[in-house]
Amino acid sequence: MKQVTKHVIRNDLKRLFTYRLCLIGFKRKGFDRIYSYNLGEEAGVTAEQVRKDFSVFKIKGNKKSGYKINDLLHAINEIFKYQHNQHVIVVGMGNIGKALVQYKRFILRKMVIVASFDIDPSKQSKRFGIPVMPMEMMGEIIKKFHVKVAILAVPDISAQDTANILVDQGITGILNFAPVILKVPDDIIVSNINLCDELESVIYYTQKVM
Amino acid sequence: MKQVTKHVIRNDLKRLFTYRLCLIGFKRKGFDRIYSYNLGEEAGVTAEQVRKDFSVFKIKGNKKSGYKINDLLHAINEIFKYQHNQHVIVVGMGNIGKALVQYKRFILRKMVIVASFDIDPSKQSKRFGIPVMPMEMMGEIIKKFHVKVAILAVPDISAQDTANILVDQGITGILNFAPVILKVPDDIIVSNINLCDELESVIYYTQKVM
DNA sequence: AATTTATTGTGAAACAAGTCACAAAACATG
DNA sequence: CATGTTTTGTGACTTGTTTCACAATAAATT
Repeated sequence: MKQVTKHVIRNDLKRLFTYRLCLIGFKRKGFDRIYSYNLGEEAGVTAEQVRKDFSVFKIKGNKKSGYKINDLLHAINEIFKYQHNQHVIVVGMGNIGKALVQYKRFILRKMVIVASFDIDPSKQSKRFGIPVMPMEMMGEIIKKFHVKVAILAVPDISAQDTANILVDQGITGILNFAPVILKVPDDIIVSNINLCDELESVIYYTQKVM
Repeated sequence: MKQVTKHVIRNDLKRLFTYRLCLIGFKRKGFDRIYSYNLGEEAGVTAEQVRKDFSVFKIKGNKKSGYKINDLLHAINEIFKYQHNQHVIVVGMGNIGKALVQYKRFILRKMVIVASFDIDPSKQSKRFGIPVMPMEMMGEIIKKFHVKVAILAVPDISAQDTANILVDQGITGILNFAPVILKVPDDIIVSNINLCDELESVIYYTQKVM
């Protein structure tokens, strides 16, 4: 039943996020329209890649005068719109968990952390804008706020057990910060962020390539 | 001169990290030897993929009796060994920066954060095991500790400026948490972690695929 | 209104990554 | 020690992704 779900975020989707970032930058600088090669240069990909990506997502430009930035932003936001005001919980209030519940940017992107959880009662007394609750209350909160996605920031040793609980309580997507390959049912989305791996990769490349 | 450096971590290298994680798990469970299909299953890839990856990195097993876990771990660590006890700095002591300087796992992986920096003098008075210094002292510290890699956790508005300073001071690798596509010279490694994108991706997939 | 120019949109070609299939090797067994 | 079994290592094949090349077309120019 339990299986490794290797969830690799599609590259074109990732690039879509990058395009959005660049477009916001262009808009801030006062631009109104943009060509595929401008955006490509800014995003670090070829102009053809930009056009292909837009083509995949059915985003149309205007031959000769390129794309309207507002249209692009609107189209990209449309792709993600149904997920606005999604409720998210954070499990594990260590260093990473605490930083995430205080991270302002989620709100700007309409993602709302409604509660956090920790086994340590001393942490439960504290608040960081949102309440820190005992693990036992998770089911209740998940049901009450229709939470589908959880951020998992517990120690690696308890990551799998906690993931099992999350799945049992109805969570279908996990953003996992624990350095563990979680075993979850096939239909559960898991995305891993391993900070050590990321840092070590950068160090690797600074010493190797070039 | 300044160019977008799109640094995409090679997939096989990323898998190598995953294998290491799994191998440590197997070892903990008392295993001594392992077959490509065990490791593949655990890591969420095919057995052939495992063997191909090892073949690329010149890691040899034993026909019929598979791989010795210790040999594998040793071989993988060997690939990254020259970067042990690398000194790293953190720039920007907001939520993310604070979490990272307190993140224990870096030490376990022999990556040492030697100092952090912030423009805000009120933060400079504090300490989190390591000193929080004014930006002006960056050059001195980078030289003193031969720092090559920096974690950039400043607000997006000052990310590019800060990156420019880092590069000027001799940094060659940046782990960037600011939601900005940094423009740096070709030979500088940049790896981006965009927490909003990651969370939004998970939400996207929980609602779309399946 | 015809001509030139610049840019998109997309099939075809090239390239990269992953899977398959099987020979070679190591160990087990009779 | 020959035979059978299992697993690695890798060349061939397949699948997926990116780049190329160019027709279609919108705007600018004459």
